[in-house]
Amino acid sequence: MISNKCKYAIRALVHIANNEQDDKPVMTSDIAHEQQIPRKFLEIILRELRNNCILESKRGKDGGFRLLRAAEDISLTEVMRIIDGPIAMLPCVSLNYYRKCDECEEESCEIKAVFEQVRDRTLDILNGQTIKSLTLS
Amino acid sequence: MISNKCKYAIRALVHIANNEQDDKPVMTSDIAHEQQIPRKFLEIILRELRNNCILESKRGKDGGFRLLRAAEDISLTEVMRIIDGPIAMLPCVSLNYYRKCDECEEESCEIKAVFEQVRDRTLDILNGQTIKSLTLS
DNA sequence: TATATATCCTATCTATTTAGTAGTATTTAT
DNA sequence: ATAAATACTACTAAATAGATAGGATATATA
Repeated sequence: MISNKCKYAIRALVHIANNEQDDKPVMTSDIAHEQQIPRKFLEIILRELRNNCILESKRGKDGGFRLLRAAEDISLTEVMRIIDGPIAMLPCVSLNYYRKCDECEEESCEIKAVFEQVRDRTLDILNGQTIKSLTLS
Repeated sequence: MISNKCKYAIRALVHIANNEQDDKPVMTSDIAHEQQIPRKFLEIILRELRNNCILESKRGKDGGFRLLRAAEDISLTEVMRIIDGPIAMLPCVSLNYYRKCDECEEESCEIKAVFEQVRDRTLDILNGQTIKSLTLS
């Protein structure tokens, strides 16, 4: 399962993408209100996306958030990895967060090959999706 | 990510399948020792598998656990669902544990279709795997 | 330059889940 | 009887999820 936090992040990014025509940054409170996301929690999420080069922010009056890159250059997997970490179902088959499994020997692991397949088919789908492809227009 | 508990469950079942030739039930302590799984934790897991019609148990001396069904009739998905719950990445696309998402309207949900695809491709792979297909022989 | 308004940052909180452990009751083969 | 196995109940510690509170800092504009 992906976390609520990650769903919030995706919805917020899609909202920003849908409202970026008029060059002005989008405010946290607007997103929070329209997408029904707790404002203070959303602040944390948007800051995290900014720290990871998905968004840029402008402080002070008339401030807010803008996409740092084009919506078609922000993949769903990138957002999911920033917010939730690994996408793979086993640490030892994760491409971006590889960790050795605590107790199993990888050479003799019965399930590794299966979950490598699951990872590959999952990424086939998710890598093709971007914030752009998730917007209405 | 699947939980350690679920990995333990799969390894334990494969171990039992690999040791069922001599009609005797397999003891928790043997599995725990050979698979490096904490014994008391493994007890809980095996009981859960028994309660869900994957294993049968025999109490008392010379007791232990046996597969209730043939190893080729126990799918990986069935075990994963018993131990970890849903396999899908969104509650609203889960086949066996459907729940409406808290805040998003399903009709206008941007990501639902994508995660339905992920679910289908994942199940294509996992449904084909059984305890039998994971054993050595 | 004062002020309103936005993000930024640190700290804290509660509930749930994960990963166990401890101890006792019950069953069964010998 | 007794040894040896599962069954059951209760508890614990650490991590994660899902936030909330309050003040610091930056900025547009009157």
